[in-house]
Amino acid sequence: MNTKPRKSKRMEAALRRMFGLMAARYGPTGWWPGDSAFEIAVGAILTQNTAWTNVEKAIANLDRAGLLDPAALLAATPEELEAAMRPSGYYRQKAQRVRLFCEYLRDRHNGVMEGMAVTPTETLRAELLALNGIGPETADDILLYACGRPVFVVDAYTRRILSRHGVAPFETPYETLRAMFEVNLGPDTELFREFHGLIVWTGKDFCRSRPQCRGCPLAPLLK
DNA sequence: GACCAGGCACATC
DNA sequence: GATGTGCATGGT
Repeated sequence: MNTKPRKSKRMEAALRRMFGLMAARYGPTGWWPGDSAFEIAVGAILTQNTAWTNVEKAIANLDRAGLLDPAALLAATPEELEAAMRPSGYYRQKAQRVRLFCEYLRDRHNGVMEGMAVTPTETLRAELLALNGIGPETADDILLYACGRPVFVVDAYTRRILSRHGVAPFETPYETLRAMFEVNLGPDTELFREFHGLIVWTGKDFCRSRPQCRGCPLAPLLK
């Protein structure tokens, strides 16, 4: 990865200032919600290109059906999975993707999320990325929030916020942005979790595709 | 009723 | 390598 950014005092200061401004507005977000590592991993797949409110409905359906467990989920029929996941959209794809993830857990990590603990982060990341339906953002959601690894999650809100405030162009490659945060701020799992949570919250309030910059906690960055 | 949402894989050029 | 398209529900 020769595009890996160097550590820079200037960039570190810019990122920490962003964090401070958002934290002062929102306080601790406690992101990601979920009662178990498995629930977080499932949520990471269900939220692909989908509003979180729709994901919540699907997760509630899975919970009611007793399917927030890898073995139980593998025992369910595709129709049961699709019915439960329907509110989150793309439900046929997502039912298949969640099932593939469970098969991977079963075959590679003893069928439980805790089984991943003995595998190095870079190995885990490569394994997740090799699964059909798990791309960089989903893999990093799982690594950071379900596995506690110090990996920074880059999403659409991250790109919008960075580009609108002149920190990095929107089209900067995923790995370059991820390394930019990790090199300058990390490794620090708790900071990465909270930083991404704050980006999501700020993004939802002020940085959707139609910008509503009035009142944005990051407005001072533009001065 | 149009537009949008925290992606990803695949086809085509 | 860049660009386009399908996937699908629910909120604004």
